[in-house]
Amino acid sequence: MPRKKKVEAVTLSTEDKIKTAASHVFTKKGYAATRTRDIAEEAGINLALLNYYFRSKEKLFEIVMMEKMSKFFGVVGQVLDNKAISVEEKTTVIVENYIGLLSENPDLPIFILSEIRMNPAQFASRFPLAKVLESDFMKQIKKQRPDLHPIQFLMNLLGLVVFPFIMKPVLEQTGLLTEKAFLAQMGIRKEMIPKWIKSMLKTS
Amino acid sequence: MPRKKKVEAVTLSTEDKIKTAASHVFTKKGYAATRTRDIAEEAGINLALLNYYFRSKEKLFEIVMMEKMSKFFGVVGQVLDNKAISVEEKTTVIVENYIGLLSENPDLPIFILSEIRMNPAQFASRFPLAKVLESDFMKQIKKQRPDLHPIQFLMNLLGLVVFPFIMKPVLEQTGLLTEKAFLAQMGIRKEMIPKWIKSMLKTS
DNA sequence: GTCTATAACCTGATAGAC
DNA sequence: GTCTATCAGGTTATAGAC
Repeated sequence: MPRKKKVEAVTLSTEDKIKTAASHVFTKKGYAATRTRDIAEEAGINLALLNYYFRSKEKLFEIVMMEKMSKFFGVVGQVLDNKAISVEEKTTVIVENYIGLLSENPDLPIFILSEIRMNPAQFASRFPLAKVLESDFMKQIKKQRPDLHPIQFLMNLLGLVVFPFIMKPVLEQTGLLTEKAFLAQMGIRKEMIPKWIKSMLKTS
Repeated sequence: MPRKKKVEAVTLSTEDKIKTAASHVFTKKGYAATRTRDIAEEAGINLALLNYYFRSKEKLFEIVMMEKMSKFFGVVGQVLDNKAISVEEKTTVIVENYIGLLSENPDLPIFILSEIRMNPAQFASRFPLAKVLESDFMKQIKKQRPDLHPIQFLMNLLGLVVFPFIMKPVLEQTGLLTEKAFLAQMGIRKEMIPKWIKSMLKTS
């Protein structure tokens, strides 16, 4: 089987240059505030080429969006239903995977979050939340804490992991934390959150 | 002193009609995606009147934004530096005030967070985060847990309180929780979060 | 495939009548 | 104060040369 493309750091195909630029600009400004001219400029190509490759701003956005969503949700899929491991172990893996992913893609949450309000219906249909709620992970939690709706703990977990990345721009702009310091704190959270979740599961 | 205006629920002044409509539309769509025509239509007035009263889209947005920010940050100001009460008591008040406020203004977090990325610098200058970090509340936490950066607990608190409201549209769209059920869960969180925070402060 | 030029459309803001 | 009509500028998308 011959490789279709060589991965070359230096010479990116025009299509990929556009996609990369689109990812940057859409993430930074959101769909509405982004002008196709911005993307073309950042990609170092002409505006017409964008439409040549992707037909329209909307189609290009769709593609970028899909990739971001896959990244965001792909990182936990296998873990949730692994019946061999305990709640604690699942939590540890989920937290590590998420903080790892978000540390390398810090603007992922803000991007996804912003697009929720643009089109909550469309977003909901792609967000496999029902699957999460039916997962072994949630069943284990429900067994451990039948007195509380399991969604409470899902909110806790996601809030503890994701919210810091939403605050990140504020923390850095106010000069309270440099990017490096922020990432260091996230490293600490990797260890602390599973412990915190465990203690919350025991709190009544 | 005579009252400048009577508060009449039925007959809202044109200016207030526009401001109310602007608040709705800006909150739902964000600044960039909002068209002044949308606001005018929702206010039931003409597009020209919007400029007559507020000069421009941007000035109108500024006003709406300021009011939202005051709401969002005003609710905790007095509590943070009240040296007479314990961490636990402060936490309880903050959680109650915030969940109360957000239950009545559920889209406040998404609105504010979405505008952070539009203009992080401007936002940071209005966000009194440094004051929060220097508050008695944070000092108490630092005393209790000198091994961890106090911002970790600020992230925890805000994440636990605010994040559910960010997830709200998804939860409702996927049919997992009705608006009523969501608010009921938030009522439960009012009681649980202070307990959870307390247990987290003890976890090492 | 890539460019320049331009069409077609949309949006914020204003002029001027009432 | 409120309206209709319109302007001025900017944005997406395409036509057509190379």
